[in-house]
Amino acid sequence: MPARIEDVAVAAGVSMKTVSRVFNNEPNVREKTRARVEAAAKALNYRPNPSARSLAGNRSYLISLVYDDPAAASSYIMEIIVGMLAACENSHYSAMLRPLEYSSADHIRAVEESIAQYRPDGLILVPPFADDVRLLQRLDELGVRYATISAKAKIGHERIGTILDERKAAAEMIAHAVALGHQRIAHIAGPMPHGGSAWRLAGYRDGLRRAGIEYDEALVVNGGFSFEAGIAGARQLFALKRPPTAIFAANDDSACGVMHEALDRGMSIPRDLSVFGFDDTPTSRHVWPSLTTVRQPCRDMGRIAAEQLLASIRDAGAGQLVRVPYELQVRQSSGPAPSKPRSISR
Amino acid sequence: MPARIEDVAVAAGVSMKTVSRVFNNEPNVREKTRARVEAAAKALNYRPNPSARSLAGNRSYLISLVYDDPAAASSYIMEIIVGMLAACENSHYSAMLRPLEYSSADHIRAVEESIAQYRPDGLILVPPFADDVRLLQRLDELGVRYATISAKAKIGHERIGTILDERKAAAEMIAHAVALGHQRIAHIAGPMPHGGSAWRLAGYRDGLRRAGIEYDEALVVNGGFSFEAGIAGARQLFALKRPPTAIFAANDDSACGVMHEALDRGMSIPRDLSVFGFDDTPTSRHVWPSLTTVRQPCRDMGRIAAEQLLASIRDAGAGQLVRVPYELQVRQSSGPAPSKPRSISR
DNA sequence: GGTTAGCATGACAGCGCTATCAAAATCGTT
DNA sequence: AACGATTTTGATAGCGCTGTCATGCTAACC
Repeated sequence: MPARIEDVAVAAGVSMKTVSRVFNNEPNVREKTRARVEAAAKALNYRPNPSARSLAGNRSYLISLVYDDPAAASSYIMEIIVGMLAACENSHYSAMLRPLEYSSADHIRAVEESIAQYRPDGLILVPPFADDVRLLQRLDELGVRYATISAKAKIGHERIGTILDERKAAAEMIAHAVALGHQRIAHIAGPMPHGGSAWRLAGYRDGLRRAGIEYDEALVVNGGFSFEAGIAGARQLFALKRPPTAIFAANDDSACGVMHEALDRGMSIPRDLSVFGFDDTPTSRHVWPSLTTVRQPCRDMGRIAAEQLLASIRDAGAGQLVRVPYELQVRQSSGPAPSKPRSISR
Repeated sequence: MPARIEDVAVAAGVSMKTVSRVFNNEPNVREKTRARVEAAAKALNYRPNPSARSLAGNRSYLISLVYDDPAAASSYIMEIIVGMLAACENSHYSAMLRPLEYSSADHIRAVEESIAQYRPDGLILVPPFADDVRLLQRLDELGVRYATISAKAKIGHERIGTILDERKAAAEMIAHAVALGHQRIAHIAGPMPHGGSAWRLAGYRDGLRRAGIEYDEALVVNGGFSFEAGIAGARQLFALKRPPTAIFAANDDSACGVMHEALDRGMSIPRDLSVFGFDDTPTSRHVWPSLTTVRQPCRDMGRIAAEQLLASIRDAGAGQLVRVPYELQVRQSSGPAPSKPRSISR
């Protein structure tokens, strides 16, 4: 049977409350007393019982990560989780994963349900949940603290979480393509409930505008964030009378789809086609040719979002929106535009 | 303030204990009473408080997944997590992730520490933790329940968890290569603390033996489970006087490294070289050419391991070792052996 | 020395639930 | 109808901690 707070109190010759103070880093404990308590706790190998702590303190010491279920196994989420776990580790908090179906009609109810059941002290929301204004309003009503990652939507108050200038990053990517001589640059857009998709599309248009290239509707296809969406988008673009020499896909998975389709058709990358992604997943380095993409520091984003959330739980008013840096990763999939247009076989 | 068990008891005109019985599916509650309690609970939107439940019941309703930290973001782990979450969902249990450093000298202590702190009702161990006999012994001593996934090591009692015949799968993969005409088949082995590495190597040798091909030490290189290990292994093999026409890598990540290196050298896959992996990660489908590999049903493995663990928590004596099926996924990276040996450029 | 403020500590109730055991209700049997 | 066996229900005491509030102690000031 593990030691209880009372055992430590007796061993240290103080009251339970004093032990509690020491373990919660409360002020007004004499240094000598603190040392005595810590020694006693160590000798007894004491660890506070989380359930008792939660029950008495009326907090769960738990934060939930809410994300879309179909993305449950994506490396984006995985990295965020790793960062979040790191932040929790340092604060004696636990992380709980809540993959929920965003596409379900009552996803707001599902979030509420999850809160009612597990009573987390706060939530971390990633797109598309982070962009759902109705959900955020409901959370505000319920007085539930939350941090968002890469949320686009405006809300009535200061946000907490992380943000990355995806629009600027996308524009920079296009500038890179233009610098390589590309003029016909296509975009495979992401799903629109994700704020990121709109940003990346906007950045794509910014990039074209700055380069003086006219926006051509035919070069923008609706895709999605999946490998299959990339394949479908590529097929659509390759079927054009004047196909693009470069394709900027909304994320790495769909960019991989584009590459796969191009290579299957016997095209050479980047000789015949340059491909650009977004996210910098591990896969983007593992594919051949390795993918030119925008690095998002997902692990840091998870960690920072959790840190800010925990700060705001500790002290309402604390916690901010932290801007994280992106980084262009130029790899093998981008190269000079082909000098003469090339007809695509089959 | 959420409703408490007493509120429900009053509303239903029964005692708290009866409400408790209903919510814990205990027997000996009249059907009519049960219905009345359920109606009252629903009307009050009652959800039992997990902390109170844990404290009073002396269980945490928590299971931990223990895995190696550097693998924290691998799709293997991610899929296992998804399966584990699904099993927990159905049992009112929570899942906790414990990425720990296996390479650290006191990793056993780290596991103990984690148990002392969070008091999970059980653990799920994946390799290399699942293969660490000293760790398992310690857990047995402590009376901690655990399930293992793909563990090789023998222990003194019946195991609980999942197992997959990796040896047979590897042998089958080699048989596939041989059927394609390959005679010089290399293997890039995984890290040896992972039982799986030894199995896959053994299966490789089985496969050769059955095909009447002599085992050639030069064709087996020590690698690891990483992309980089695959690249290093490929370089080593390509430097041989008589390089292999097929490479079986210990997992998909290293197989991707092999392909990357081969393609970088201008080789054509599968014309010049066939490549085989193991795991069937999403990446294996996304690379080009897509990778021939062995599918492990990771999601099911996570789910089943959790289910068996929960069964054994509920009822010591329950819970078994479940054999899960593998499946050869023949894709684009494997093809007929080149008719004449081809010298490797560069 | 006496007074006061502020720091340090402790006594105790209670968080919301389950376990224990006793009591009541019901059933089957004679 | 009476009895015992069995099922169903309830009263109550904690589980191990923190919050509240009271009290003891120290130091600083006049």
